[in-house]
Amino acid sequence: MKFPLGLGAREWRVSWARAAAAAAGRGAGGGAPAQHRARPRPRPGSRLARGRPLCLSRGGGCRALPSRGPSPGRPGARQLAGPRAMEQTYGEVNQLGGVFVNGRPLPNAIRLRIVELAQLGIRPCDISRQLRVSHGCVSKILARYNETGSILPGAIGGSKPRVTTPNVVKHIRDYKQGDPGIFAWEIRDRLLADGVCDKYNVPSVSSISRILRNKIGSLAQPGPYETGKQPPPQPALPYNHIYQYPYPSPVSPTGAKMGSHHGVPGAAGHVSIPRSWPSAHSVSNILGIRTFMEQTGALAGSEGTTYSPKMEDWASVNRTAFPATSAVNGLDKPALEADIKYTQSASSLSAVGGFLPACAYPASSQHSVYSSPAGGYLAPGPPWPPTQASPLAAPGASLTVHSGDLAAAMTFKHPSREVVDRKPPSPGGKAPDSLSSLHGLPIPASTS
DNA sequence: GGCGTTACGGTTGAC
DNA sequence: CTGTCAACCGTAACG
Repeated sequence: MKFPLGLGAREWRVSWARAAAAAAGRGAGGGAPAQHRARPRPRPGSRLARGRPLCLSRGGGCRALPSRGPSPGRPGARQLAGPRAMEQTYGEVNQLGGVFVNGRPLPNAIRLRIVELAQLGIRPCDISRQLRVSHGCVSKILARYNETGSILPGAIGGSKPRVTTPNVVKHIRDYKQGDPGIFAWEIRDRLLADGVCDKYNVPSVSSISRILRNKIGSLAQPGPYETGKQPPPQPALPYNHIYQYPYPSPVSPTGAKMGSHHGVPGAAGHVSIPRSWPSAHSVSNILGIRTFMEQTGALAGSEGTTYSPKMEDWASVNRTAFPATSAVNGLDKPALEADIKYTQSASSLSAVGGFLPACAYPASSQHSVYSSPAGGYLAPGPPWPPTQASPLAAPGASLTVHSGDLAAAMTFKHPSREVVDRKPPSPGGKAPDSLSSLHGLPIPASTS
C-alpha cells in the first residue's frame, strides 16, 4: 500500500476518512466536526443509543467508506464483486492498508506478531501501523492476551453447550422416580447438591420441568442417550473444532482426549494438553513461524511480496503441519476435510510444515485473503514506516525476533497464571483455559 | 497522538 | 435442508 504522495499512514488515513465522510455527508474520525466530537456520549449499553450514522457500506464497523477504499489496484485486496468473486476471493482493506476478512479473526501469525511486538516494547499504535491492523484490534488482542494468555481468537459460532445432558436427565429421572412429588426446583437443588451440575450448568427450573414433561413423562422408553451406551460426550469440546490443534502431542498423542478444560485441571493438569500448537511448542518451531513470515516477506513488508490471491495457501500452511492421522481421530472432521481439500497447495509450505498452528479458520472461509501468514496483511506496499527505519529496531530489540525473543515473548506468561474467565467455566463452555498452555503458548480458548 | 471502548456489519456453527 | 440464535470477529469512530 502506498500512501498518496508522501502522506504517512495517518495523514493518508485521515484524508481518506475525510473524503469518505464527505461522501457520506458527515464528519468522520479525526476530521469529525466539533459538534460530533463534543456530543455527549450516550450511555453505553445501547448500541443504537450511540447515534452513529448508519453504515451503508458492507464490511465491518461504521466505515462510511467505499470498500475498495484505499487500495485501488491493490492486487490482493480484492473485494466482493459478486458470487463469483466471493467464491474465489474476498477481503477488505482497512484504513491502514491491511487486509482483513470481515467477521473472521486475524491469522494466528498476525496475532502472534502483535503480542510478540508488544513484548518487545513496541507501542500498540506502532504495532497497529506496522502490521496494518486497526488499533482497536491490537488493543483487543493484547488485552485478551493479558487476560487469558492466549493469542487465539475466541470460539466463533455455535450454541451454548447443552446443560440437559443425558447424565443430568438420568439424575432428574432418578429423582423423580424416587420422589414423584418432587418439585423442579428441588431437583435443581439436588443436582447441585449431588454435584451433578455446578452453578454454571445446572438446568433452569423450567428446563427441568420440560424434561419432566417431555422425557420423564414418557419414561418407559429410554431416550436415545440412555441406551446403556456412553452418553454423548458432554461437549467437552463443544466449540469450534476449527480451533483445535489436533497435532500429535507427546502427551496426548492421539489428540482424542484433550484433557482438562475450563480451569478444571484434569488428572493430568498441565500435562494433559487440550490442544497443542504444532509440535511447535518448541522455540525452534515457534521460530518457524517467523521463518516463514520472513520467507514470505511478510515481516519485511517488502515490495516484492507478492500477494497471493489464493487463500488456500494460507490455509494449508496452517494445516499441513498436522498429519491426517491426527485429524482422523474423529475430533476434527472438518479439519480433516480441510486437510484433504487443501493439501494440494503450496509448494512453499514445505518449509513451514510443523511450524504453524492449525489455522483457526475453516478452509472454506479462507479464500484468498490471508494468503500467507502475514503477507496478506502487510500490504505489498512499503514497510511501515515508509522510511524503512523500523521502529522495531529500537531499544534492545532488533526487528528480527530471534527464537529466544519470541520464546520469551511467548513464555513470559506464567503458565499457571490465574485466568479471568469472561464466562463461567461450564464443562461444556468455552472459557479460555490458559491453564492448559504449554511452554507458555496459549491454548485456544475455544473448544469444540 | 495514543488508546480504551463500543456500534456495527459480518461470519460461524449448534440447534 | 433451512432458519434462528448467540457467540465471535475486526474496523471505524468516539471520547
